[in-house]
Amino acid sequence: MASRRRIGVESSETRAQLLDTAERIMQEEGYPAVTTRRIASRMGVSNQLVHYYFRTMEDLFIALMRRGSERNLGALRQAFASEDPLRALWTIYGDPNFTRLAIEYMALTNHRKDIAAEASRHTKRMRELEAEALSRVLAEHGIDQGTYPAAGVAVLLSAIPRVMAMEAALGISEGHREATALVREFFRKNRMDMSATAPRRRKGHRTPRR
Amino acid sequence: MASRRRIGVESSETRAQLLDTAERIMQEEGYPAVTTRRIASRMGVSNQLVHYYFRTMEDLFIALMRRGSERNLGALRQAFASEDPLRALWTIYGDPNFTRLAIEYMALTNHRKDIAAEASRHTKRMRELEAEALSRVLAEHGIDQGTYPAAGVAVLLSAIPRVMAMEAALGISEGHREATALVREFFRKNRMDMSATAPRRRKGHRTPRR
DNA sequence: GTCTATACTTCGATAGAC
DNA sequence: GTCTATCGAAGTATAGAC
Repeated sequence: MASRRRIGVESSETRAQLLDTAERIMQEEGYPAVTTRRIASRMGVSNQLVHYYFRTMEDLFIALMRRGSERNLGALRQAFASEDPLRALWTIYGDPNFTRLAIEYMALTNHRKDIAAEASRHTKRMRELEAEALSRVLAEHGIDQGTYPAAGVAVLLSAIPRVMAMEAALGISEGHREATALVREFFRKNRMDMSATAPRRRKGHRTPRR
Repeated sequence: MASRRRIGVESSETRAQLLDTAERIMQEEGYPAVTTRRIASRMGVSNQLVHYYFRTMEDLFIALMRRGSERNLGALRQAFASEDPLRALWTIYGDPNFTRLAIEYMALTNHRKDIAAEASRHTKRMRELEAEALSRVLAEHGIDQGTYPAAGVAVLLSAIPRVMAMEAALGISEGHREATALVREFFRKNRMDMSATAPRRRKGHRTPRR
């Protein structure tokens, strides 16, 4: 277990490409399709090269998660720095690609303890960041955080678009417009703008018929 | 593709057991662990027997989903027949086992078209049932369904507990209590009881520390 | 750094005996 | 209905050459 000869450096460009490829496969075909052979064949290298950079597939998945986590946190920070944090949060969690990957990670997490630990850490950090930023927004609007605790609002604001994105991936959109309107109304009542969450007709994404 | 000799009848007891076993494996180890060999070994039969009842693994997964769908719909109907439909809905979607299986199906769905179609049908039926029942509840309380459309409320009431259950599986519970309180408050304001959603301390399930 | 060779495992699926 | 025998494909991983 402690053996093994050489291992590629983390700064390697090839290593980064292997992770890029793995992530794309994960997104397009699901995590079980992320195999040494498939990664390698997409990149046009030998499958054994994967093992030069990652001892085991588990190492690869962990590295992939860590990288993704950092990127997500970065996106979140950027979103919160924008002028409409509520909308930004909503948009991130409602992104189909984000959600698709999230589902894969959750499934992966369902039965791999070590990966679950990594996911747990990441989710906690996300929630902290969200709560902190929301707390600021709520304060700015003079909202009583005894009634509307930032952490609670953060849960709602991530849960709702996330599930809708999941369903949208199935071509389901029943009640989505109404749910979005309810949330918007909720914020409107409290004089918080969130207008842009309404129509939900963004380019590029499948618009389930109609 | 159209070939193959014999196939076991659907009413077979063995067939049902194969599905039971497959479902347990799916829940405990994830859908990629659902293989002919593993199912068979758990049941103490030969792996080839699986192929007697299911031509391909895909057939097995579809059969598994169909059976699960029917059961879910049954549970939903029963919940709505109870005296507190809102709470029942909340409880179903907040169930850790339900959610764990749901994640596996979503992941499965992420990259298998035929299975996605099945999942789509099922989700639509669930949403319809929910909207119908909620519409009744809202009407009973004299709630204006122009402001609170049943379909929209159904989305919220399934999304929130579902995501919290997902996070709970990771040992995350930050903001959950607060989010639940917000939802409860929302209904309280509209004179709809939902008191039992509060503490969220049910036996048997892992209570993430504290 | 990347490749070839290679060992070992597990999987889906079929054919055919009992 | 269930089993044994059997194939071929694909997976992880190691050793060692270039």
